[in-house]
Amino acid sequence: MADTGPYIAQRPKRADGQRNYDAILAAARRAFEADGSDASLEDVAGRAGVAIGTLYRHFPTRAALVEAATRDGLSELVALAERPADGEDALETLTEWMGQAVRHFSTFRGLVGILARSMYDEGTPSHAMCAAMHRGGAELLGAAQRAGRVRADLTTDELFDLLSGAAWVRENAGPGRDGGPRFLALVLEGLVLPDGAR
Amino acid sequence: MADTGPYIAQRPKRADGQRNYDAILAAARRAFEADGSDASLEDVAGRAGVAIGTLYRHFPTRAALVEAATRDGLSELVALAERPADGEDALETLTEWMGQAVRHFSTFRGLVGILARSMYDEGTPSHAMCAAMHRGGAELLGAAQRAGRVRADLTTDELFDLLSGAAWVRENAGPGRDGGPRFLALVLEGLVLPDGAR
DNA sequence: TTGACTACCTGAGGCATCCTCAGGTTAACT
DNA sequence: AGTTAACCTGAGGATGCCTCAGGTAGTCAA
Repeated sequence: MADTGPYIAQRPKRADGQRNYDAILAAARRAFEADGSDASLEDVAGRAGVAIGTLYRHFPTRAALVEAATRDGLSELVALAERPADGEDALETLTEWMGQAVRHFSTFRGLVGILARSMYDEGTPSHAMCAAMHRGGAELLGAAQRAGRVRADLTTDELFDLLSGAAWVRENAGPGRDGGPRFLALVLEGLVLPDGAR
Repeated sequence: MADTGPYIAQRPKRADGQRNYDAILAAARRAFEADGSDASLEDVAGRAGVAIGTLYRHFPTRAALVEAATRDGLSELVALAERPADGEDALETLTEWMGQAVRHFSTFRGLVGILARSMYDEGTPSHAMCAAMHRGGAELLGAAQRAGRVRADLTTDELFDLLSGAAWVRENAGPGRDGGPRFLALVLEGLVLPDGAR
């Protein structure tokens, strides 16, 4: 799937530009994975076989590069929230989605922080995606609440706080440990209501 | 209370040295509070009225400076865990301590990350303090578990994961929001057992 | 009080990274 | 083939990290 740029595919312009765009993005993904969101952009440019100015031409900001590097994964997460599942399996759908969210939020070190900031700061490259995730999460949470399987007083903002916390723990888990899933399981046991309540 | 240096008061040496040490520490606290743990050390030195080399003389590493800047607060937290409270109010003691821990962990932006890394990485300036906190937390958790008020399968490591997550959320809460306390409350409701179980 | 001794301080400087911009290059279209 | 402008390059100013050679001054003993 050729990624053509932010929001609207309006940059099928010069072939060399597209090629460099793709190369930079691939290099950035590798660098972020290895060194976190504060990886050296000059290093990224070097690995992409491109001068530093070219990188800044395509991605005027580090945040823009992060946004582009995570767009596919996060939009996948948004799509996953779109299949509405009221009724019987609303809780299962929600919990499965939460697991996916935590995984995506901790794609590389530093991402959760960027997303958390983008969530409430419009004018950030990732804000649109965050807003979409917020809507999707609200949908799933509402369904599970209507089904009587999740405590009714839980806000969507609070849900994302929990997801962010879990993702951060996963990012920063000590060597050998993997705090994410267990964290989420513990949290969930405090949110879920017994099945009989319905 | 004059802070005389790491671990053992073995540096009541020259008066100017002590004076600069204190000035740097005060400036660092202010800078960390304002800009997070990655504040400019050259700026800190400037605000302390000292050359950059002097800062590095007293604190060879940014981590050492962070350790010194947080030592008082964290040792207070450790002391708070030392008063053993078995029996009736074990749960209350634990929850109160957890609230204090979250507050101290989020003294400034970036601290939780440093502490989380120090927890399992000996050779870090903050490791000793982290180990002490780990022991204290284990004590309080054990008491609450023996009193039958907290689920028995919760590890001390997991407790600290939850505390770290809450602290991170508090650090990164959106403007106006204060996710920490609510986060902790939600988590606790998943950990606590009904009183009747005793 | 004076004379070491040495802990202490200074700040230039090498290195990394960020980000900009003036000028050269070339893909694409006529 | 000629024209246009999108694209690329890389030098360079700014900031921050950290080190080190050389100068300064607190302290103590005589």
